Amino acid sequence: MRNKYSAIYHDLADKIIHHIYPVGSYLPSETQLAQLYGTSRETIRKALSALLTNGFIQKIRGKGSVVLNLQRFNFPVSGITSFKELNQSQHMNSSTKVLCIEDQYVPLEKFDYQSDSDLAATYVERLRIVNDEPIVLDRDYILKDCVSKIPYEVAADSLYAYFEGKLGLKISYATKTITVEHPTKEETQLLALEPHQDVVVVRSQTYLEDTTLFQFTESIHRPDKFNFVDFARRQKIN
Amino acid sequence: MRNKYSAIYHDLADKIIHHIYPVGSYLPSETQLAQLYGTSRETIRKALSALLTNGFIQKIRGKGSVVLNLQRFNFPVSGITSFKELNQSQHMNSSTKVLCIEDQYVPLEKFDYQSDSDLAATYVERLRIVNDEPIVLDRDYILKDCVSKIPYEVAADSLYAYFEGKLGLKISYATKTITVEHPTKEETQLLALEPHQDVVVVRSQTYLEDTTLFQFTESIHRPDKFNFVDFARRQKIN
DNA sequence: TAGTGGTCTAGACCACTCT
DNA sequence: GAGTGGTCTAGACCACTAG
Repeated sequence: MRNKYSAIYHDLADKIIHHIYPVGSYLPSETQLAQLYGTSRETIRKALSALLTNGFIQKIRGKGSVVLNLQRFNFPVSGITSFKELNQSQHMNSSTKVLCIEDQYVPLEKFDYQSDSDLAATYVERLRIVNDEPIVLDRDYILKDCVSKIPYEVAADSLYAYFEGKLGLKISYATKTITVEHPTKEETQLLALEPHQDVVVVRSQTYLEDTTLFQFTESIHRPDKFNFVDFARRQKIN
Repeated sequence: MRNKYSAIYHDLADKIIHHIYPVGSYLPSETQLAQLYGTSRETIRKALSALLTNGFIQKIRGKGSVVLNLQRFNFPVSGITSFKELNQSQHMNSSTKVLCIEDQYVPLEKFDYQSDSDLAATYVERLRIVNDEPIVLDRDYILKDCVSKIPYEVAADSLYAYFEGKLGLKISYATKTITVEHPTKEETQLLALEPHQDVVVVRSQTYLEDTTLFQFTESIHRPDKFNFVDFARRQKIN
């Protein structure tokens, strides 16, 4: 909350969530907001820009900023979010079972990644359980160059909270692919799949703020439980 | 190209694509770029901000802007893009077969959409064929309120080009969900699926710049050909 | 015509990185 | 200490929407 514009962003987002600015209504104009918050118009515009990309509002030239009806998108599913964060924001009755922590090299061919040398990593395999049903099998490869050792308790809780909170790593961006594949026998058993049922595989590479490659992740989802929600803007930069 | 910052964005993006600014190198500093382009620093920052969100660069405080290695992401798969645009940017050997154009009401329950009244629409069903294989079955419901009639030739070419180019509609944002489902018999046949093979279903609702709901779309993908690629930034607004 | 958002400017101070 | 990006300001002009 140290920046003015992020403070304003949160204030406006709160007021939208609590319907102080109802869906379909217009926010005060940018000049009015600038007066309200005692700041310049460009700073207001930064806050509004963040609200725009997060789907809270739509700006209409000559008219104003309309509040959108997107309660469903209060949680950022399409971005980078950890299971723990998702769990908390959705109040799911879920748990995590750590199946394995050990040193392994990253299976580069799986991730279609070109590298001259092997990448040493800590391999963490975890099963996500929601309402007593196994839903997702997560396989993380955290590169030794960035994190040398991972305590068991951390894997059972949240890797991201540990990396960002304790280690001060700044996770910045990721590439992600979603495909449908035939499961291995192990996956079939762990996820309690029916025979010949396929799985949804989400593979991602995560990078730090300084562009260091940091982590490979493979998430195996039960197809009947998989649901990816996205909010996208059509940005044609003319 | 009328804005300064979008002109600068395109110039820089071109130079990155053609390796005039090679991967891993630093762009000139913001003040240098401001001098180079004869503009103010804030304008440069807008251009760099667009490069950032599109995955061209990573900004590092105190150091500069690094060029990223994301050739794969030159096309915006995670945003809103039409099949025609994708086809052109990827030079695929593909075609479209129009199966049906007729008036229908939107099947609201399919899209989990609440509405008091029925929504009249033009229903367009099209099969996308790549290398002689059926890959995707697209079902579009274009609301009559926005577009009253759709010529056959348009459906065979590109709906988006028609809406934006001819009709001047401004497509702005969309919500999207991805799930895995059992296909109907019709879908099994059209997509030449094996028995018991599931399909990937992408359902979206598209909105115009003035927040008018405009279109519902259902895309049925062959699971073995489905590949969703995404670039995401972790944005924690503190 | 008045009000709105979109763009742009020329400054300023700060926190950070590197040498 | 010099250079970098991050934030912020107080103006300005424009294109668009409305009554």
